[in-house]
Amino acid sequence: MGSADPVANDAVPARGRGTARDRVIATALELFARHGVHGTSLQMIADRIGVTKAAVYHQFNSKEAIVLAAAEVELARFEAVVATAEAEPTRKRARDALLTGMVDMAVDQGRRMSTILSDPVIVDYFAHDREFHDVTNRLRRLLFGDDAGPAARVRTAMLIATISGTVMHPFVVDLDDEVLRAELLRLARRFLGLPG
Amino acid sequence: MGSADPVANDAVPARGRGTARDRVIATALELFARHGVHGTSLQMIADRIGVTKAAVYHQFNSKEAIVLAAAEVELARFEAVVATAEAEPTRKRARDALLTGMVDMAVDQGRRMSTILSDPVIVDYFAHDREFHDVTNRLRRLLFGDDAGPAARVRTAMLIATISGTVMHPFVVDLDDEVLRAELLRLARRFLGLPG
DNA sequence: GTCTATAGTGCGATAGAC
DNA sequence: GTCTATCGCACTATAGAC
Repeated sequence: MGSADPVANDAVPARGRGTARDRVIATALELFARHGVHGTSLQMIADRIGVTKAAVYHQFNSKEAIVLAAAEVELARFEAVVATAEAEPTRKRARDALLTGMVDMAVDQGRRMSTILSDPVIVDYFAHDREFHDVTNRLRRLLFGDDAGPAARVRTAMLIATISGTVMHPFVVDLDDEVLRAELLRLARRFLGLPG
Repeated sequence: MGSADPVANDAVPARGRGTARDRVIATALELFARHGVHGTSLQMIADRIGVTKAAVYHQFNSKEAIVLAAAEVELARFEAVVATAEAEPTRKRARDALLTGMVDMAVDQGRRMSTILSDPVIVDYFAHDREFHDVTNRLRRLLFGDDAGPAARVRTAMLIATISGTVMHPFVVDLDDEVLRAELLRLARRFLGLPG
């Protein structure tokens, strides 16, 4: 992957910290979430950072390179949550850490993670990405152990879809973050047949 | 709404039946699902039907008009499932019909419904659409009765997100439709605390 | 690292013939 | 209802000065 830690830059509103490269990625993620990948032009990214298109091209040779870098950042966030959960001593605590981490990520980032994960361009990229499948498989293993059958896979996909998809539903946009977080966590637990 | 029943045309592969207008909508839905709204050009729609852009413009004055018509078709499908469930005599059977209908719609249409429901353009449109909120509220009422609190709303959004989001996850694309359908239905029931 | 300027392409949309 | 032809515009991408 990249040179520095790709997870570090969090919701920096364009002009703030980080290298020029990080600023492009952070801004791109923001705009991809709001307008989709195809709906976001290099001009929009450049304008929001406050530079010209050519300056952006100095960091990335093409729009696709930006898309890939942005997708990798999202994947790294996802991987970090899974890795944290895997470090827990017991299986019960691991599952708890996993659910909490995923819900937090979804709620804190608002529609960002979710919309990007459902963008056709990103989905196509992830569908053939080995690392994405690896991370998803590690998540599956945390939840269902060595069971790699269809049922476990559907359930894994459902959990991801539920958590990331719920926060972007129009029906829920005016709710308080804490209410959303608590309810999401409660139902994710029930979903897995856990107490709570 | 439109002149004819917007739910009638189902997965017609472009050249088949229906009026010229219906062919445009069906083709647009297909392409919107695969490439997103912004990623779909009028040229792509015209090419797939086998006509020119100008012929498409004879049916719709703008691309936005096509997007709106396509969104209305999707909403009508959704509404039809809710209406069928509402016609059931008991609440238990209504909920059963609702879940079955939603799962069938998601699995049968593949990624179509799901991707369109998560497209930024369509989401923005639905977020301010009274009819969409009405249908979602009817769904909520079927599931949770008169409880219109935050918890019921989060759960309603979660159910929609779960069913429509799962089928488009890369982790699940190679599974048999029947396996996916059965597992989806089972977990949706557990999700609502129903037996099954 | 950032700028101006521009090439080349494809877009949405319109005019007018058949 | 479909066609050809075209306009004006925004886009990705490149070249070269500072």
